[in-house]
Amino acid sequence: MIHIVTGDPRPIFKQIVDAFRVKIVTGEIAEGTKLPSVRGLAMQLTVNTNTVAKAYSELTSLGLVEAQQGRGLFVAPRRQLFSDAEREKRLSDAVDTFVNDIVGLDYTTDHIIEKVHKKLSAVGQPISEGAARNSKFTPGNDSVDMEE
Amino acid sequence: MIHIVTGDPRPIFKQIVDAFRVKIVTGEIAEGTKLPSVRGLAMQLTVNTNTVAKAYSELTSLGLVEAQQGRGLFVAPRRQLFSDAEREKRLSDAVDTFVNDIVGLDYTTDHIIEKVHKKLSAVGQPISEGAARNSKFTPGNDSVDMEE
DNA sequence: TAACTGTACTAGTACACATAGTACAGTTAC
DNA sequence: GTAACTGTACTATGTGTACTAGTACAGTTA
Repeated sequence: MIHIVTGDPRPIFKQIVDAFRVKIVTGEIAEGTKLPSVRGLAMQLTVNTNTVAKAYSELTSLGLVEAQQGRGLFVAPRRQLFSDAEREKRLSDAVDTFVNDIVGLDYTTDHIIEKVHKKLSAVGQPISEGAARNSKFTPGNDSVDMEE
Repeated sequence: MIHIVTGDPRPIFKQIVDAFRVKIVTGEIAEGTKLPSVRGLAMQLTVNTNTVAKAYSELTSLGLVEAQQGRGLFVAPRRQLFSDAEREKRLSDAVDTFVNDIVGLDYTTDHIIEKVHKKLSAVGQPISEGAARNSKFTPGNDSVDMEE
């Protein structure tokens, strides 16, 4: 389920971080699930052990997963990760970057908005306040082994 | 008008490229306008001459500006820069990156869409097909000298 | 002719990324 | 107890990118 793309401008460890981050925050990987071991995932992705370890280290410092000494990494209980100011800044920065990337492509605002809307729906983003938090996924058969 | 931010993750030359790119495609800098010289801009931004030269080189290869030997760089006439497939891919990639960045921030889709909409309006993005191409700006007093 | 323009080199420094190998403390299953 | 597993923490090496610094050249302008 985790894939490394060589053409991707992001470094490998970042691709791993992003892949798990999206799966965790969307609920595709449930709280308490055990992540693949650093050595196992490294072998599967044919990357270095340290590269996976670095990704796991970042996921830990993000508060998305927690290590249990000698047992492995487990998806942490969901909690507020950022302050309101931090969340607002991150959203604002992301919007700036996005608009900066697409300006000059000669698309209409309507077309752009529609694309964003469609993508947000695809990842199970709640439409409005009070919507269900855990949008249900059908994760399919992961090639990465996970245990509850 | 061009500002370099040390905290910005983008390299300096990329910040320069992006700044001019946005100004050019939004029409804030008109076709035929002369850009500041590499040495002049380098001195003003207190960066190396080669850094500005690299940015100008990229703007040239993007087709946004054209060099006139011995005279300087001038904003090129507006034309279609990418194929439809290329444009579609760039939009799609940008949307993916954007959603990837904001997923998990616990904002509603409505709130996100509104932010994007507001930002698109701010840069003069046309709302729907057939809208005026040259949205008028009031550039204010640039600290960077430009000539027609 | 002097001062400007973009462009093209070489050389060196700094940093991020990835790989490779080793080591250690804790857990699990036999 | 032991072997095999877990995350973590080192050192060392190679590679690519970013940036700085300096020099040089052809063309334009006043």
